[in-house]
Amino acid sequence: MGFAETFRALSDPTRREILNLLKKGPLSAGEIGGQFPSTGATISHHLAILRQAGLILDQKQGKYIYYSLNLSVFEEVLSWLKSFSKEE
Amino acid sequence: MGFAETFRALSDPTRREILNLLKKGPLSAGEIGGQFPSTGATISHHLAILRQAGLILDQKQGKYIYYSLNLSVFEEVLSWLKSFSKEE
DNA sequence: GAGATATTTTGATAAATTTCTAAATGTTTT
DNA sequence: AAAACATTTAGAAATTTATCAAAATATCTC
Repeated sequence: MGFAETFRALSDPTRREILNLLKKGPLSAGEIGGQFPSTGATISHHLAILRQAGLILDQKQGKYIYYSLNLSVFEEVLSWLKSFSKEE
Repeated sequence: MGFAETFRALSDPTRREILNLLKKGPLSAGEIGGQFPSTGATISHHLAILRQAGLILDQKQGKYIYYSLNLSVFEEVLSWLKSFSKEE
């Protein structure tokens, strides 16, 4: 639960695309998986990595699990990066 | 030369610490290596990854190679992240 | 409760990463 | 030009990662 985990999660293109999809709002694992050629198991694995990195949240609703962005962690990464570019 | 390479570079704690050291100004490979327990070869490898990711620049000066931050790439990553947190 | 659906977990394999030691390259100094 | 210094490159071992197929778990529907 540090920057290592978060940056590693962000380093995969499929995972970044998942985050992009979630910009529009929460989606179930199946809805996310439907957008990619990979198997459901693979997408589930990517979701687990994003969740462990703190980038997404999950909420079970009956048969489905809905995933959404966890903006607070994005803010933390943003702060870290800002300390480089300009002052602050 | 994409976000994948850059985020993967940022995922290593030693590499993030190298970037922190370079905040204060350019340093030679040896000066950087002196701050870590790893061998010079290992640090050289980390520097190569940071360079390939676009996060640092290198300038040869005689016997030494000086490394410095490449702020423009930090800005690009910052922009990508900003598209998540707030407006725009 | 049986069957269908949604998702994760397990087990396996191939590819990538980290780190080291040793060797190579290039530059300075004597 | 030889020796010393700074750094990288090559080769190898241990670890981690991405992916799939198959099995497991949980929930819904009939």
